[in-house]
Amino acid sequence: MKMKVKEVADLVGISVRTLHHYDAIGLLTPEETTDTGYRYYSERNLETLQQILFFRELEFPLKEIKNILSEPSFDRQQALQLHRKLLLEKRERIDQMIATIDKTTQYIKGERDMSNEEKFQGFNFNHNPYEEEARKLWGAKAVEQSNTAFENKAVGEKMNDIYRKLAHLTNTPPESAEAQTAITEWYEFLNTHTGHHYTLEAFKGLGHMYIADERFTTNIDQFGAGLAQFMSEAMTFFADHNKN
Amino acid sequence: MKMKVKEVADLVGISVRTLHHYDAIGLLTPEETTDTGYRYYSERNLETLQQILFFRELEFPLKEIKNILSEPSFDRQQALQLHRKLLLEKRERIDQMIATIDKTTQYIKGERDMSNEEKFQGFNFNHNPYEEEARKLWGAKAVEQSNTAFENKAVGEKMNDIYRKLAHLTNTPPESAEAQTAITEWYEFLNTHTGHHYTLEAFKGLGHMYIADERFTTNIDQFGAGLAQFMSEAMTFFADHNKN
DNA sequence: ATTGACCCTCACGTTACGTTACACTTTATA
DNA sequence: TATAAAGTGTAACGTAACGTGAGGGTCAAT
Repeated sequence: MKMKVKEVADLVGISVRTLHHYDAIGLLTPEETTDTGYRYYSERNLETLQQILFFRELEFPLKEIKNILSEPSFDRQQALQLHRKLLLEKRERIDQMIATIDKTTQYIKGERDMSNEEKFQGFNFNHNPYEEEARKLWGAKAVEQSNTAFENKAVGEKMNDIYRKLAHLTNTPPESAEAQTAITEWYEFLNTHTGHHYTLEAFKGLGHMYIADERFTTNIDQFGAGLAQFMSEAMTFFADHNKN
Repeated sequence: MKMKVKEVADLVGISVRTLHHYDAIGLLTPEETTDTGYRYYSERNLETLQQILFFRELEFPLKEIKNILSEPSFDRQQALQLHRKLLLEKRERIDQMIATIDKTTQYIKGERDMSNEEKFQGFNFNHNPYEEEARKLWGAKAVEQSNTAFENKAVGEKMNDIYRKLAHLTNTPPESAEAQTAITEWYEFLNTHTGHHYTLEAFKGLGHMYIADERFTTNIDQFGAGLAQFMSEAMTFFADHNKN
Protein backbone atom coordinates (compact mmCIF):
# COMPACT_ATOMS: atom_id res chain seq x y z
CA MET A 1 0.00 0.00 0.00
CA LYS A 2 2.48 2.60 -1.12
CA MET A 3 1.08 5.83 -2.44
CA LYS A 4 2.74 8.46 -4.56
CA VAL A 5 2.49 12.17 -3.80
CA LYS A 6 -0.33 13.00 -6.12
CA GLU A 7 -2.40 10.07 -4.98
CA VAL A 8 -2.09 11.22 -1.39
CA ALA A 9 -2.70 14.82 -2.36
CA ASP A 10 -5.87 13.93 -4.22
CA LEU A 11 -7.10 11.67 -1.48
CA VAL A 12 -6.86 14.22 1.29
CA GLY A 13 -7.43 17.35 -0.73
CA ILE A 14 -4.13 19.14 -0.35
CA SER A 15 -1.49 20.09 -2.90
CA VAL A 16 1.60 18.17 -3.87
CA ARG A 17 3.60 21.22 -2.90
CA THR A 18 2.21 20.98 0.59
CA LEU A 19 3.46 17.42 0.91
CA HIS A 20 6.84 18.51 -0.37
CA HIS A 21 6.84 21.27 2.17
CA TYR A 22 5.93 18.97 5.02
CA ASP A 23 8.75 16.71 3.99
CA ALA A 24 11.18 19.60 3.77
CA ILE A 25 10.47 20.78 7.29
CA GLY A 26 10.46 17.26 8.63
CA LEU A 27 6.83 17.28 9.59
CA LEU A 28 5.86 14.32 7.45
CA THR A 29 8.64 12.22 6.00
CA PRO A 30 7.49 9.56 3.56
CA GLU A 31 8.22 6.09 4.81
CA GLU A 32 10.10 5.24 1.66
CA THR A 33 12.10 7.21 -0.85
CA THR A 34 13.40 5.48 -3.93
CA ASP A 35 16.90 6.15 -5.18
CA THR A 36 15.37 8.18 -7.98
CA GLY A 37 13.95 10.46 -5.33
CA TYR A 38 10.32 9.41 -5.52
CA ARG A 39 8.33 9.70 -2.30
CA TYR A 40 6.16 6.79 -1.24
CA TYR A 41 3.68 7.20 1.58
CA SER A 42 2.55 4.38 3.83
CA GLU A 43 -0.60 3.76 5.78
CA ARG A 44 1.08 5.10 8.89
CA ASN A 45 2.05 8.23 7.01
CA LEU A 46 -1.59 8.74 6.23
CA GLU A 47 -2.56 8.51 9.84
CA THR A 48 0.05 11.04 10.81
CA LEU A 49 -1.22 13.26 8.06
CA GLN A 50 -4.70 13.03 9.45
CA GLN A 51 -3.40 14.22 12.81
CA ILE A 52 -1.54 17.04 11.16
CA LEU A 53 -4.62 18.22 9.36
CA PHE A 54 -6.65 18.23 12.53
CA PHE A 55 -4.07 20.38 14.21
CA ARG A 56 -3.87 22.60 11.21
CA GLU A 57 -7.61 23.07 11.12
CA LEU A 58 -7.30 24.41 14.62
CA GLU A 59 -4.62 26.79 13.44
CA PHE A 60 -1.67 25.32 15.23
CA PRO A 61 1.58 26.41 13.58
CA LEU A 62 3.38 23.62 11.78
CA LYS A 63 6.46 23.92 13.94
CA GLU A 64 4.34 23.32 16.97
CA ILE A 65 2.56 20.39 15.38
CA LYS A 66 5.89 18.86 14.63
CA ASN A 67 7.04 19.13 18.20
CA ILE A 68 3.82 17.81 19.61
CA LEU A 69 3.76 14.80 17.31
CA SER A 70 7.37 13.93 17.96
CA GLU A 71 7.06 14.01 21.70
CA PRO A 72 7.32 10.55 23.19
CA SER A 73 4.43 11.26 25.54
CA PHE A 74 2.15 11.97 22.60
CA ASP A 75 -1.02 9.99 22.80
CA ARG A 76 -3.17 9.77 19.73
CA GLN A 77 -6.38 9.03 21.53
CA GLN A 78 -5.95 11.92 23.88
CA ALA A 79 -5.13 14.17 20.97
CA LEU A 80 -8.26 13.15 19.15
CA GLN A 81 -10.36 13.95 22.16
CA LEU A 82 -8.74 17.34 22.47
CA HIS A 83 -9.39 17.98 18.80
CA ARG A 84 -12.97 17.03 19.30
CA LYS A 85 -13.35 19.49 22.08
CA LEU A 86 -11.68 22.33 20.21
CA LEU A 87 -13.80 21.64 17.16
CA LEU A 88 -16.89 21.89 19.28
CA GLU A 89 -15.67 25.24 20.52
CA LYS A 90 -15.04 26.36 17.01
CA ARG A 91 -18.51 25.33 16.06
CA GLU A 92 -19.86 27.39 18.87
CA ARG A 93 -18.00 30.40 17.59
CA ILE A 94 -19.60 29.87 14.22
CA ASP A 95 -22.99 29.68 15.84
CA GLN A 96 -22.26 32.96 17.55
CA MET A 97 -21.30 34.52 14.26
CA ILE A 98 -24.50 33.31 12.67
CA ALA A 99 -26.42 34.82 15.55
CA THR A 100 -24.53 38.05 14.99
CA ILE A 101 -25.53 38.00 11.36
CA ASP A 102 -29.15 37.52 12.24
CA LYS A 103 -29.02 40.32 14.76
CA THR A 104 -27.33 42.58 12.25
CA THR A 105 -29.98 41.85 9.67
CA GLN A 106 -32.66 42.90 12.11
CA TYR A 107 -30.59 45.87 13.17
CA ILE A 108 -30.31 47.10 9.60
CA LYS A 109 -34.03 46.83 9.19
CA GLY A 110 -34.38 48.93 12.31
CA GLU A 111 -36.09 46.10 14.14
CA ARG A 112 -33.69 46.12 17.02
CA ASP A 113 -30.77 47.79 18.68
CA MET A 114 -27.21 46.57 18.76
CA SER A 115 -24.23 47.45 20.87
CA ASN A 116 -20.78 47.64 19.35
CA GLU A 117 -19.72 44.61 21.32
CA GLU A 118 -22.59 42.63 19.91
CA LYS A 119 -21.54 43.51 16.41
CA PHE A 120 -18.37 41.54 16.87
CA GLN A 121 -19.57 38.55 18.83
CA GLY A 122 -17.90 35.43 17.61
CA PHE A 123 -14.78 37.03 16.23
CA ASN A 124 -13.18 37.67 19.57
CA PHE A 125 -10.98 34.63 19.78
CA ASN A 126 -8.93 36.50 22.29
CA HIS A 127 -12.00 35.85 24.32
CA ASN A 128 -10.22 32.85 25.79
CA PRO A 129 -6.80 34.28 26.61
CA TYR A 130 -5.59 31.01 28.04
CA GLU A 131 -5.79 29.08 24.83
CA GLU A 132 -2.28 30.26 24.13
CA GLU A 133 -1.15 29.09 27.50
CA ALA A 134 -2.95 25.82 26.95
CA ARG A 135 -0.88 25.23 23.89
CA LYS A 136 2.22 25.84 25.88
CA LEU A 137 1.28 23.34 28.47
CA TRP A 138 0.02 20.79 26.12
CA GLY A 139 3.20 18.97 25.59
CA ALA A 140 5.02 21.41 27.80
CA LYS A 141 8.42 21.68 26.22
CA ALA A 142 7.09 21.03 22.76
CA VAL A 143 5.84 24.51 22.32
CA GLU A 144 8.65 26.15 24.17
CA GLN A 145 11.16 24.56 21.88
CA SER A 146 9.37 25.91 18.89
CA ASN A 147 10.25 29.42 19.90
CA THR A 148 13.86 30.39 20.03
CA ALA A 149 15.28 26.91 19.63
CA PHE A 150 18.50 27.04 21.56
CA GLU A 151 18.33 28.61 24.95
CA ASN A 152 14.90 27.04 25.19
CA LYS A 153 16.29 23.73 26.12
CA ALA A 154 17.50 25.34 29.29
CA VAL A 155 14.20 27.13 29.65
CA GLY A 156 12.24 23.93 29.28
CA GLU A 157 14.39 22.33 31.94
CA LYS A 158 13.84 25.26 34.23
CA MET A 159 10.12 24.89 33.76
CA ASN A 160 10.21 21.23 34.61
CA ASP A 161 12.36 21.99 37.61
CA ILE A 162 9.78 24.29 39.03
CA TYR A 163 7.01 21.79 38.42
CA ARG A 164 8.99 19.08 40.13
CA LYS A 165 9.87 21.32 43.02
CA LEU A 166 6.21 22.10 43.52
CA ALA A 167 5.23 18.48 43.15
CA HIS A 168 7.32 17.69 46.21
CA LEU A 169 5.37 20.20 48.24
CA THR A 170 1.84 19.02 47.51
CA ASN A 171 1.36 17.73 51.03
CA THR A 172 2.38 20.96 52.70
CA PRO A 173 -0.16 23.78 52.87
CA PRO A 174 -0.18 26.09 49.82
CA GLU A 175 0.34 29.06 52.11
CA SER A 176 3.58 27.67 53.54
CA ALA A 177 6.75 29.61 53.04
CA GLU A 178 8.31 26.97 50.79
CA ALA A 179 5.24 26.73 48.61
CA GLN A 180 5.05 30.48 48.26
CA THR A 181 8.70 30.73 47.42
CA ALA A 182 8.28 28.19 44.65
CA ILE A 183 5.16 29.90 43.38
CA THR A 184 6.96 33.22 43.35
CA GLU A 185 9.57 31.58 41.20
CA TRP A 186 6.83 30.32 38.90
CA TYR A 187 5.34 33.79 38.67
CA GLU A 188 8.65 35.30 37.76
CA PHE A 189 9.42 32.53 35.35
CA LEU A 190 6.21 33.15 33.44
CA ASN A 191 6.81 36.87 33.33
CA THR A 192 10.35 36.60 32.07
CA HIS A 193 9.93 33.73 29.66
CA THR A 194 6.54 33.95 28.06
CA GLY A 195 6.70 37.46 26.71
CA HIS A 196 3.44 37.92 28.51
CA HIS A 197 3.22 40.09 31.57
CA TYR A 198 0.91 38.56 34.12
CA THR A 199 -0.87 40.88 36.48
CA LEU A 200 -1.70 39.34 39.81
CA GLU A 201 -5.29 38.96 38.73
CA ALA A 202 -4.30 37.21 35.54
CA PHE A 203 -1.99 34.94 37.49
CA LYS A 204 -4.83 34.04 39.77
CA GLY A 205 -7.06 33.43 36.77
CA LEU A 206 -4.47 31.17 35.26
CA GLY A 207 -4.42 29.22 38.49
CA HIS A 208 -8.15 28.69 38.23
CA MET A 209 -7.73 27.37 34.74
CA TYR A 210 -5.39 24.72 36.04
CA ILE A 211 -8.31 22.99 37.66
CA ALA A 212 -11.16 24.26 35.49
CA ASP A 213 -9.74 23.04 32.20
CA GLU A 214 -8.87 19.39 32.09
CA ARG A 215 -6.25 20.00 29.47
CA PHE A 216 -4.26 21.86 32.06
CA THR A 217 -5.08 19.50 34.86
CA THR A 218 -4.01 16.30 33.18
CA ASN A 219 -0.80 17.77 31.92
CA ILE A 220 0.23 19.35 35.16
CA ASP A 221 -0.69 16.30 37.15
CA GLN A 222 1.84 14.34 35.15
CA PHE A 223 4.39 15.80 37.53
CA GLY A 224 2.50 14.54 40.52
CA ALA A 225 -1.08 13.76 41.49
CA GLY A 226 -2.95 16.78 42.75
CA LEU A 227 -0.33 19.22 41.59
CA ALA A 228 -2.77 21.27 39.55
CA GLN A 229 -5.04 21.68 42.53
CA PHE A 230 -2.13 22.58 44.75
CA MET A 231 -0.70 25.12 42.35
CA SER A 232 -4.07 26.70 41.86
CA GLU A 233 -4.48 27.28 45.58
CA ALA A 234 -0.94 28.52 45.99
CA MET A 235 -1.35 30.92 43.10
CA THR A 236 -4.56 32.32 44.52
CA PHE A 237 -2.93 32.86 47.88
CA PHE A 238 0.07 34.46 46.25
CA ALA A 239 -2.08 36.87 44.28
CA ASP A 240 -4.24 37.81 47.23
CA HIS A 241 -1.30 38.48 49.51
CA ASN A 242 0.89 40.54 47.26
CA LYS A 243 -1.45 43.37 46.42
CA ASN A 244 0.64 45.76 48.51
CA MET B 1 -18.39 58.60 18.46
CA LYS B 2 -14.85 58.63 17.17
CA MET B 3 -12.65 55.75 18.17
CA LYS B 4 -8.89 55.50 18.13
CA VAL B 5 -7.02 52.52 16.76
CA LYS B 6 -6.50 50.68 19.97
CA GLU B 7 -10.08 51.11 21.05
CA VAL B 8 -11.27 49.58 17.82
CA ALA B 9 -8.64 46.87 18.00
CA ASP B 10 -9.65 45.91 21.51
CA LEU B 11 -13.32 45.99 20.70
CA VAL B 12 -13.15 43.62 17.79
CA GLY B 13 -10.19 41.54 18.87
CA ILE B 14 -7.63 42.33 16.20
CA SER B 15 -4.27 44.05 16.38
CA VAL B 16 -3.49 47.68 15.80
CA ARG B 17 -1.12 46.56 13.11
CA THR B 18 -3.98 44.92 11.30
CA LEU B 19 -5.89 48.19 11.22
CA HIS B 20 -2.80 49.96 9.95
CA HIS B 21 -2.48 47.35 7.30
CA TYR B 22 -6.08 47.63 6.22
CA ASP B 23 -5.61 51.34 5.94
CA ALA B 24 -2.42 50.94 3.95
CA ILE B 25 -4.04 48.71 1.35
CA GLY B 26 -7.12 50.88 1.21
CA LEU B 27 -9.41 48.24 2.61
CA LEU B 28 -10.58 50.27 5.57
CA THR B 29 -9.76 53.94 5.59
CA PRO B 30 -10.64 55.73 8.83
CA GLU B 31 -13.27 58.35 8.34
CA GLU B 32 -11.10 61.00 9.87
CA THR B 33 -7.38 61.58 10.14
CA THR B 34 -6.12 64.45 12.23
CA ASP B 35 -3.29 66.61 10.99
CA THR B 36 -1.05 64.88 13.52
CA GLY B 37 -1.77 61.67 11.68
CA TYR B 38 -4.07 60.06 14.20
CA ARG B 39 -6.72 57.73 12.81
CA TYR B 40 -10.28 58.09 14.02
CA TYR B 41 -12.85 55.45 13.19
CA SER B 42 -16.55 56.12 12.85
CA GLU B 43 -19.61 54.00 13.36
CA ARG B 44 -19.75 53.34 9.65
CA ASN B 45 -16.14 52.23 9.69
CA LEU B 46 -17.08 49.68 12.32
CA GLU B 47 -19.80 48.28 10.14
CA THR B 48 -17.46 47.92 7.22
CA LEU B 49 -15.01 46.24 9.52
CA GLN B 50 -17.66 43.77 10.55
CA GLN B 51 -18.21 42.88 6.90
CA ILE B 52 -14.50 42.51 6.36
CA LEU B 53 -14.17 40.14 9.25
CA PHE B 54 -16.99 37.98 8.01
CA PHE B 55 -15.33 37.68 4.65
CA ARG B 56 -12.02 36.99 6.28
CA GLU B 57 -13.48 34.26 8.42
CA LEU B 58 -14.51 32.60 5.20
CA GLU B 59 -10.97 32.94 3.92
CA PHE B 60 -11.55 35.46 1.22
CA PRO B 61 -8.28 37.22 0.31
CA LEU B 62 -8.20 40.86 1.33
CA LYS B 63 -7.78 42.08 -2.21
CA GLU B 64 -10.98 40.31 -3.15
CA ILE B 65 -12.81 41.67 -0.14
CA LYS B 66 -11.76 45.13 -1.15
CA ASN B 67 -13.11 44.71 -4.65
CA ILE B 68 -16.35 43.22 -3.50
CA LEU B 69 -16.99 45.93 -0.95
CA SER B 70 -16.22 48.71 -3.35
CA GLU B 71 -18.47 47.43 -6.09
CA PRO B 72 -21.46 49.68 -6.54
CA SER B 73 -23.76 46.68 -6.79
CA PHE B 74 -22.70 45.50 -3.37
CA ASP B 75 -25.64 44.82 -1.13
CA ARG B 76 -25.02 44.40 2.54
CA GLN B 77 -28.11 42.36 3.23
CA GLN B 78 -27.39 39.96 0.44
CA ALA B 79 -23.83 39.65 1.63
CA LEU B 80 -24.93 38.83 5.13
CA GLN B 81 -27.20 36.11 3.84
CA LEU B 82 -24.39 34.64 1.80
CA HIS B 83 -22.15 34.72 4.86
CA ARG B 84 -24.81 32.96 6.81
CA LYS B 85 -25.01 30.21 4.29
CA LEU B 86 -21.29 29.75 4.02
CA LEU B 87 -20.97 29.66 7.77
CA LEU B 88 -23.56 26.93 7.90
CA GLU B 89 -21.53 24.99 5.39
CA LYS B 90 -18.44 25.51 7.44
CA ARG B 91 -20.24 24.23 10.46
CA GLU B 92 -21.23 21.17 8.56
CA ARG B 93 -17.63 20.53 7.68
CA ILE B 94 -16.77 20.74 11.35
CA ASP B 95 -19.50 18.24 12.13
CA GLN B 96 -18.02 15.93 9.55
CA MET B 97 -14.62 16.27 11.11
CA ILE B 98 -16.03 15.47 14.51
CA ALA B 99 -17.66 12.41 13.03
CA THR B 100 -14.33 11.46 11.52
CA ILE B 101 -12.71 11.77 14.92
CA ASP B 102 -15.30 9.53 16.48
CA LYS B 103 -14.90 6.97 13.74
CA THR B 104 -11.15 7.09 14.10
CA THR B 105 -11.40 6.55 17.83
CA GLN B 106 -13.43 3.41 17.24
CA TYR B 107 -11.11 2.39 14.46
CA ILE B 108 -8.09 2.60 16.72
CA LYS B 109 -9.83 0.46 19.28
CA GLY B 110 -10.46 -2.05 16.53
CA GLU B 111 -14.18 -1.63 16.85
CA ARG B 112 -14.70 -0.82 13.23
CA ASP B 113 -13.16 -0.51 9.82
CA MET B 114 -12.29 2.66 7.99
CA SER B 115 -11.50 3.46 4.39
CA ASN B 116 -8.83 5.95 3.49
CA GLU B 117 -11.43 8.31 2.15
CA GLU B 118 -13.29 8.19 5.41
CA LYS B 119 -10.16 9.14 7.28
CA PHE B 120 -10.19 12.51 5.60
CA GLN B 121 -13.87 13.34 5.56
CA GLY B 122 -14.35 16.97 6.33
CA PHE B 123 -10.98 18.20 5.17
CA ASN B 124 -11.70 17.87 1.52
CA PHE B 125 -12.71 21.42 0.80
CA ASN B 126 -12.04 20.63 -2.80
CA HIS B 127 -15.01 18.43 -2.21
CA ASN B 128 -17.03 21.35 -3.44
CA PRO B 129 -14.99 22.42 -6.45
CA TYR B 130 -17.52 25.08 -7.29
CA GLU B 131 -16.82 27.27 -4.34
CA GLU B 132 -14.02 28.81 -6.32
CA GLU B 133 -16.32 29.40 -9.22
CA ALA B 134 -18.91 30.82 -6.88
CA ARG B 135 -16.44 33.42 -5.77
CA LYS B 136 -15.79 34.36 -9.31
CA LEU B 137 -19.42 34.83 -10.04
CA TRP B 138 -20.18 36.64 -6.92
CA GLY B 139 -19.42 40.10 -8.07
CA ALA B 140 -18.19 38.77 -11.36
CA LYS B 141 -15.41 41.13 -12.27
CA ALA B 142 -14.56 41.86 -8.66
CA VAL B 143 -12.70 38.64 -8.31
CA GLU B 144 -11.23 38.70 -11.74
CA GLN B 145 -9.70 42.07 -11.15
CA SER B 146 -8.00 40.82 -8.07
CA ASN B 147 -5.85 38.49 -10.09
CA THR B 148 -3.39 39.91 -12.54
CA ALA B 149 -4.94 43.34 -12.71
CA PHE B 150 -4.34 44.31 -16.28
CA GLU B 151 -5.09 41.76 -18.90
CA ASN B 152 -7.89 40.62 -16.64
CA LYS B 153 -9.89 43.60 -17.60
CA ALA B 154 -10.05 42.11 -21.05
CA VAL B 155 -10.83 38.71 -19.60
CA GLY B 156 -13.64 40.09 -17.50
CA GLU B 157 -15.06 41.77 -20.55
CA LYS B 158 -14.85 38.57 -22.50
CA MET B 159 -16.73 36.82 -19.77
CA ASN B 160 -19.47 39.40 -19.77
CA ASP B 161 -19.62 39.22 -23.54
CA ILE B 162 -20.37 35.55 -23.48
CA TYR B 163 -23.00 36.00 -20.82
CA ARG B 164 -24.66 38.72 -22.82
CA LYS B 165 -24.50 36.71 -25.99
CA LEU B 166 -26.20 33.82 -24.24
CA ALA B 167 -28.75 36.10 -22.65
CA HIS B 168 -29.93 37.05 -26.11
CA LEU B 169 -30.59 33.41 -26.93
CA THR B 170 -32.73 32.46 -23.96
CA ASN B 171 -35.84 32.15 -26.08
CA THR B 172 -34.25 29.81 -28.60
CA PRO B 173 -33.94 26.11 -27.70
CA PRO B 174 -30.74 25.24 -25.81
CA GLU B 175 -29.94 22.64 -28.47
CA SER B 176 -29.95 25.20 -31.26
CA ALA B 177 -26.80 25.74 -33.23
CA GLU B 178 -26.32 29.30 -31.99
CA ALA B 179 -26.80 28.30 -28.40
CA GLN B 180 -24.36 25.44 -28.71
CA THR B 181 -21.80 27.65 -30.41
CA ALA B 182 -22.00 30.12 -27.56
CA ILE B 183 -21.82 27.35 -24.99
CA THR B 184 -18.77 25.92 -26.71
CA GLU B 185 -17.19 29.31 -26.39
CA TRP B 186 -18.05 29.32 -22.70
CA TYR B 187 -16.54 25.88 -22.26
CA GLU B 188 -13.34 26.96 -23.93
CA PHE B 189 -13.27 30.19 -22.03
CA LEU B 190 -13.44 28.37 -18.71
CA ASN B 191 -10.75 25.95 -19.73
CA THR B 192 -8.34 28.61 -20.90
CA HIS B 193 -8.95 31.23 -18.25
CA THR B 194 -9.66 29.51 -14.98
CA GLY B 195 -6.59 27.35 -14.76
CA HIS B 196 -9.04 24.55 -14.15
CA HIS B 197 -9.58 21.92 -16.79
CA TYR B 198 -13.21 21.00 -16.98
CA THR B 199 -14.06 17.52 -18.15
CA LEU B 200 -17.39 17.23 -19.86
CA GLU B 201 -18.86 15.71 -16.75
CA ALA B 202 -17.57 18.53 -14.61
CA PHE B 203 -18.92 21.05 -17.07
CA LYS B 204 -22.30 19.41 -16.86
CA GLY B 205 -22.08 19.42 -13.08
CA LEU B 206 -21.26 23.10 -13.13
CA GLY B 207 -24.35 23.67 -15.21
CA HIS B 208 -26.44 21.95 -12.59
CA MET B 209 -25.01 24.22 -9.96
CA TYR B 210 -26.22 27.22 -11.88
CA ILE B 211 -29.77 26.32 -10.97
CA ALA B 212 -29.18 24.33 -7.80
CA ASP B 213 -27.29 27.02 -5.97
CA GLU B 214 -29.03 30.33 -5.68
CA ARG B 215 -25.75 32.19 -5.48
CA PHE B 216 -25.10 31.20 -9.05
CA THR B 217 -28.65 31.68 -10.17
CA THR B 218 -29.11 35.21 -8.93
CA ASN B 219 -25.81 36.35 -10.28
CA ILE B 220 -26.17 34.81 -13.68
CA ASP B 221 -29.71 36.01 -14.02
CA GLN B 222 -28.43 39.55 -13.69
CA PHE B 223 -27.58 39.26 -17.34
CA GLY B 224 -31.10 38.24 -18.21
CA ALA B 225 -34.01 36.45 -16.57
CA GLY B 226 -33.85 32.70 -16.94
CA LEU B 227 -30.28 32.72 -18.17
CA ALA B 228 -29.08 30.33 -15.49
CA GLN B 229 -31.76 27.82 -16.41
CA PHE B 230 -30.97 28.22 -20.09
CA MET B 231 -27.24 27.82 -19.66
CA SER B 232 -27.72 24.79 -17.49
CA GLU B 233 -29.72 23.04 -20.16
CA ALA B 234 -27.37 24.06 -22.94
CA MET B 235 -24.39 22.83 -20.94
CA THR B 236 -26.01 19.48 -20.29
CA PHE B 237 -26.80 19.08 -23.97
CA PHE B 238 -23.29 20.10 -24.89
CA ALA B 239 -21.74 17.59 -22.53
CA ASP B 240 -23.99 14.76 -23.61
CA HIS B 241 -23.39 15.33 -27.30
CA ASN B 242 -19.66 15.77 -27.35
CA LYS B 243 -18.49 12.55 -25.79
CA ASN B 244 -16.47 11.81 -28.93
C1' DA C 1 10.60 3.46 -28.60
C1' DT C 2 7.88 6.98 -27.55
C1' DT C 3 4.71 9.73 -25.22
C1' DG C 4 1.99 11.68 -21.68
C1' DA C 5 1.37 11.86 -17.02
C1' DC C 6 4.14 12.25 -12.87
C1' DC C 7 8.07 13.13 -10.21
C1' DC C 8 12.22 15.77 -8.62
C1' DT C 9 14.84 19.97 -6.99
C1' DC C 10 15.82 24.75 -6.85
C1' DA C 11 14.45 29.32 -6.09
C1' DC C 12 11.92 33.31 -6.12
C1' DG C 13 7.01 35.33 -5.14
C1' DT C 14 2.96 36.14 -2.13
C1' DT C 15 -0.36 37.11 1.59
C1' DA C 16 -1.35 39.11 5.94
C1' DC C 17 0.28 40.58 9.08
C1' DG C 18 4.34 40.40 13.47
C1' DT C 19 8.02 42.81 15.18
C1' DT C 20 11.27 46.02 16.38
C1' DA C 21 13.08 50.84 16.05
C1' DC C 22 12.54 55.61 16.67
C1' DA C 23 9.99 59.86 17.10
C1' DC C 24 5.90 62.42 18.08
C1' DT C 25 0.98 63.20 20.75
C1' DT C 26 -2.35 62.92 24.07
C1' DT C 27 -3.92 62.11 28.53
C1' DA C 28 -3.43 61.37 33.38
C1' DT C 29 -1.37 62.86 37.41
C1' DA C 30 1.43 65.42 40.66
C1' DT D 1 1.68 73.42 34.36
C1' DA D 2 5.29 70.19 34.01
C1' DT D 3 6.12 65.54 33.32
C1' DA D 4 5.53 60.93 32.90
C1' DA D 5 2.79 57.12 31.00
C1' DA D 6 0.23 55.40 27.48
C1' DG D 7 -0.89 55.68 22.92
C1' DT D 8 0.06 56.68 17.95
C1' DG D 9 2.76 57.47 13.67
C1' DT D 10 5.83 55.81 9.89
C1' DA D 11 9.33 53.02 8.11
C1' DA D 12 11.26 48.68 7.13
C1' DC D 13 12.58 44.14 7.67
C1' DG D 14 10.87 39.30 9.20
C1' DT D 15 7.83 35.22 8.94
C1' DA D 16 4.70 31.27 7.90
C1' DA D 17 2.93 28.28 4.66
C1' DC D 18 2.81 27.49 0.86
C1' DG D 19 2.10 29.06 -4.82
C1' DT D 20 4.30 29.19 -9.00
C1' DG D 21 7.20 28.47 -12.63
C1' DA D 22 11.78 26.67 -14.65
C1' DG D 23 14.41 22.93 -16.04
C1' DG D 24 15.01 18.26 -16.15
C1' DG D 25 14.45 13.17 -14.89
C1' DT D 26 11.00 8.75 -14.46
C1' DC D 27 7.42 5.47 -15.18
C1' DA D 28 3.59 2.86 -17.42
C1' DA D 29 1.28 2.17 -21.32
C1' DT D 30 0.88 2.02 -26.02
